[in-house]
Parts: sequence; structure tokens; C-alpha cells
Amino acid sequence: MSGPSQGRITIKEVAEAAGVGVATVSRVLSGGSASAETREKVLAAAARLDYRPSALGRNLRRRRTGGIGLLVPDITDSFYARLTDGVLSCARSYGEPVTVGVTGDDPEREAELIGTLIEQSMDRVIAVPSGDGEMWAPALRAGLNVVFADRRVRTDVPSVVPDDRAGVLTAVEYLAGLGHRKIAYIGRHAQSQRVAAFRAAIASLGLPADRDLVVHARSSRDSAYAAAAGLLQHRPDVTAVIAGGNVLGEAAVLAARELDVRIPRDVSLIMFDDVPWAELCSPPLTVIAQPAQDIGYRAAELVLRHGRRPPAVTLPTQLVVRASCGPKVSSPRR
Amino acid sequence: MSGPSQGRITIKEVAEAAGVGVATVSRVLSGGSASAETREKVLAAAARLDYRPSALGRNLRRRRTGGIGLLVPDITDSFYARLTDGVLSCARSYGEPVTVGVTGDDPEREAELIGTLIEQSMDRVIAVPSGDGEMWAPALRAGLNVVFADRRVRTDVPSVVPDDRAGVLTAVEYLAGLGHRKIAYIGRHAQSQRVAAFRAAIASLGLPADRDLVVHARSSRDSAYAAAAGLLQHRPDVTAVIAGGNVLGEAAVLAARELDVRIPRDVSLIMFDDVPWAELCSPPLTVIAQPAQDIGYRAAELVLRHGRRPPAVTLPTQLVVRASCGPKVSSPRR
DNA sequence: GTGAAAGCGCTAACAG
DNA sequence: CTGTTAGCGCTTTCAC
Repeated sequence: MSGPSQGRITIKEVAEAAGVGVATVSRVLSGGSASAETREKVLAAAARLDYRPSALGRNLRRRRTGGIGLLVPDITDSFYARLTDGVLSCARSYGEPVTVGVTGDDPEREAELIGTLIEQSMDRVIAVPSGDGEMWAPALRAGLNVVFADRRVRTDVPSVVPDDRAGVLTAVEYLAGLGHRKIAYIGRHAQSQRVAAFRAAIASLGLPADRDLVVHARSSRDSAYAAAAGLLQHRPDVTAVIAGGNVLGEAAVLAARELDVRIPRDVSLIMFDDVPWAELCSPPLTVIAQPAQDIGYRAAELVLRHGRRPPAVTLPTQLVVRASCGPKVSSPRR
Repeated sequence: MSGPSQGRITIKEVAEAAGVGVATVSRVLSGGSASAETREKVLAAAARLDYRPSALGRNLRRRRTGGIGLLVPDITDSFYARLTDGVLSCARSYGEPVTVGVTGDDPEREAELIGTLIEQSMDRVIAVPSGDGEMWAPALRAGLNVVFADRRVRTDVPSVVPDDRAGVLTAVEYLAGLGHRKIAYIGRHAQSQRVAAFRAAIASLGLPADRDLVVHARSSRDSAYAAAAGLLQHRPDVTAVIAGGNVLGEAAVLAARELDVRIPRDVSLIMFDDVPWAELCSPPLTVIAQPAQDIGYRAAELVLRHGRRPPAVTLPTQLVVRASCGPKVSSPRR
């Protein structure tokens, strides 16, 4: 016929084909009011032409891009992959596309990604913040709808986090119950709440609290390994360690093997985050399971439902006992 | 001051502030020609106002969304997470946002996601195709720029894949060298090339080729476990198995333990895809390492550089020997 | 070299 | 209930 055979088909062409105005087509397609007859005609025309409304036009008009932005430190880390899966799963049920960015836990890179997001006029974002979240201030002021996941670093941003306090306390209590007193914590630098929770737990049980008992690592496998190896080498007196994440746990197992430190005979190990391989590991790892997927899902719900936004939702963790912890032996290692 | 203090600042306001026309601002900002003096003024104004060009306006005008769409079966699977990381890494250097979707290896869900992508006018996509890729035909016809990753299911789509033939052959030869003859393969249903490669390798070495020696699983942990357990139970004569992916490998180890089948004494195991925990596993797993990250990176390069698009790039795999394979013992298991 | 003007496809007023 | 119209912010002819 006459319409441009080239390019994608637009609302105008549907309107012509249906013999109505473009506004009517728009209305019908977005569930507005229209007579049954008109609705019929429009729907038929749209179907016949295989019309797909362009998100471009709509977004420009509405001055915002639909969809949600997601910023995680490392998509390769099982925890964040599962968190991402939760976000995607929720977003899918709303038909919202998700744009993913990797920050590498680097505030600078994070700021850059935020820039990209606002350039896209993406007004809803879920992020695992890298630092203290100060670079979010401008975006927040600009009305960006953001929800933090996994880490709560600003009280003015709704956050979905695991119950670190309870998780850490459970781990420490379990270890203390086994007779351990010198308990160390290896964590990511960013995870300050968890460290605080650890110190609190240690204190509440009257255990020794050297500063050296918490060691920090950046979120790379190498850094994790270095931290674990350093701890194991320099502190033969610690008999139990808590690894603040699956990458840290993996590093701890590797370092222990390399240094010929036996788990759990020489040192007991509890890892934050349950992963499929924890059971396959030798020995199977006792872990504090975290609901990574749920965290993502809930965060997505929060960011999608603009309505009531509670300041923070905390999801429970769970101790899964396997075989990487044992009673403290009386003689120090080596 | 007259400009609307509300909302984001537009090119028009920059033009006013710089005392030039909007076209000039646009030209300067996209590197077009302009006098040094004008350029100066525009840049100054833009900086002063902290102007960020809206991707919305640009995209509508250009009738295409920048950025790239990425469709993977399961972001939770380490292999696809690493592939995704590769894509993100490459895209970042181009400043292109990446929209990720999870297909669950379900062609229907995949088609749905393709729909979402074209609705967004996203014209570049990387996908790990679920089925035979037939649902891509319309999108392809519509001029969508797509490249396949990990699986080559259509010859009319550029693809970046691991060298399955060589990888499988290496694994089979290694196992055969250890004396194994009844070698089984557990793979995803979709991975037809790998199965073909397996049969070819078996044939070329003159090994038995029962149909039951290749068993399929859907890409879920449960399905993988069922497949592995079934194989181990019903075929006590097989002495070696090749798992077509890390999820399958994990399932095989679990199933073997459950059924009290010892690795490598009772059966040898080679897993496709090297993952951090392969070394931590008991026993450490011998694997065919795949360059997941590279696959993603190269695919992104391909889709970003519209130019010369080779029909397929094949990336090498590598046998990493650890401790999950042993010589065949003369007596059959049990 | 620069500005004015015409839209990209869509939705939201506003009339009819 | 429905059509006409005015842009959303940007790029791109096309004159000057």
C-alpha cells in the first residue's frame, strides 16, 4: 500500500489503518477509555500490523526511561550474581528491563556509572554502594529513586540488607561454644557494619579483641588470598576465623592448604554466604547462609513500588553447620 | 535568572547561556566543527551548568537506543556470570550501557525478552541462544545486530564460541589414555554441537557408542542432579564421565557421593568449565577450562564494531589436570 | 561557521 | 468518546 515499508511501524500508521486518531490508539493501548467498537478496530489494526509501541517516544514524552539500573561490585561473585538474579526476576514480572553495571567496589567507577544512568534518564536504581555513599548525594537531590542492597550506608536511602548483626553473633557464639577465644574476621573493606557487629559480638562474649583480629581485603581474589594468608601466618594463636564472603572463604581454604594449616583441626572456619560448592569443599564448609536472591528481589520491589518505602528491610541469615569447625585444641598451632 | 529551575537542564539552556544556537551546542559537544572561540563559550557554559545531554532525545532522533542487550540462560551459573562480566567490561570501555535478561534456556521466555529489546529499539544484542534460534528470524529481518555467544545455532549470525570439538576430543583422549572405554557425557539439552563432538571423538577412537552414553539435562540444578544420579545408577559399566558444564559437574560430584561412587576410584570425572571451587573440591576436579570472560568480551567487540563481522570466532579451551581422573580398574564397579 | 526549523514516536491537554 | 495539537530533547539538513 502506501505506508513506508521501510523502518518500524508507528502509532500513526496504526491510526490510519484503524481509521482513528493517534490519541485514540494511544489510549486504547494503554488501557484508557474507548468504545468497544473503536477498541476492537484499533486492536485489530495493531495486531495486523504487528505494532510494537516504541519505548523511545514514550520515554522522551514522559521524560524518564523505564527500567531499572543495577550496580554491583562484581557480577562474578556468586553472591552478587544471585542478588542480580533476584532483581531480574522481579523486574521481569513488571516487564521492566534492567541495566547492569559493575563497580569493582570502586567509588570512582561507581560515580561514572551513576553518570551513565542519569544520562539515560534512568530514574530507578538499585545499588550495592562502594564507599560511604557520598557520591549519591547529587543523584538523590536530582530525584533519583534509589535503593541500596546488601549494605546500608546512608539512612536517607531505603536499603535491603542481610541481618549482619545476628549472623555475625551466631557465628561468634557457635565458635565460642566450641571453646575458641581468639577468633578473627576477614572482611571486605567496605563492609563496615559487619566489622562493627563482629567487634560487638566479641565484646559481648568477653573474648579478646586485638585490633589485628579483623583484617581487611579489597574485593579481588588476590587481595582476599593475601589477607587470609597473612592472618594465618602472623597469628598462630587464632584458632577460628570468620570469612566475610564466599570469595574470602575460598581464599581462606586455599591459604590454609598452602600453609599446611588443617581445617578444622588447626583452625575452624565459618564462611559468610552459602554457595553450592561449600558442600563440595574439603572439608565441607560451615556457613552463614544469606538470602542473596531475596535481597535483590525485595530491593526491586521497593524501587518499583514508589509508594511506602520503609527505611530498611533486614533479611534473616542462617547458620548451616557442616564440617569446617571443631573444638579448640589446647595447644596452640605450630 | 529565567530558566526553569525545575527538572534537568537541556541543550536549549546551554545555548542561551552560551549565547549561541542549539545546533551549535550540539555540534561542539559531538565534536563537530566550530570556531575556537565558540567552542570555548559552549564548553564553558556546559560545564558551568553541569549539562548532561539526554540520551532520550538523542535516541529518539536517531531512532535507536544505544547500548547493548545481553541474554543469558542463567546469571547464577559461573560460566555465564563470567561471560557477562566480559561483555560489561568491553561495553564499559565504549561507555555503552548493557541491559541483561535471563532466558532460563526457555525459547519462549527468550522470544519475550527479544520483544522487550526491540521495544526499547535496542539494535545490538548478544545472546546465548536457547533453542535452534529460529525465534531470531524476525528480529534479524528487522535489522537487529545480533551476535551469538557460547553456542552457534545459526550460520547467519556471527558467533563467539569455545572450541568444543577440540575440548571434547582432548577430554575423551585423556580418559581413553587412562584406559577408559565406557565414557559417558552429561550435557545440557541445548548444547547439540558438544554432543556431536563427543560422538565424533568416541567414534574416532573406536570406543563403544551406546545411545545411553549421552544423557541430557535441562539447565537447572535439580535436573542436572537427576541426570547424573540416573547415569551413575543405571550404568555401572561406565567408568568415566564428562560433565558438560560446572553445574553438571557439581551435580555429578554430589550424586556420586550420595550413591557412594568414589571419584576417581570408581569413576573418573572431567568437568567442562574451570571454576574457582574445582580446586577446592574433594577430589580437586580435572577440567576443560573455557575462556568465558573472553567469549563475552569478543562478542561485545563484534556487536559494537559494526564493520567486518567474521562468521564465527572460536576460542581455545584447555585441559587442566587435577585429581578426579584415574586409570580404569579392571573389575566393573559394584 | 552558525542559526532556524523540522521532526523522531509518543502522550497529555484541550476541544469538540 | 474521540481527534487535533503541542511539545519532550536532541540532531540534522538547509539557508545564511
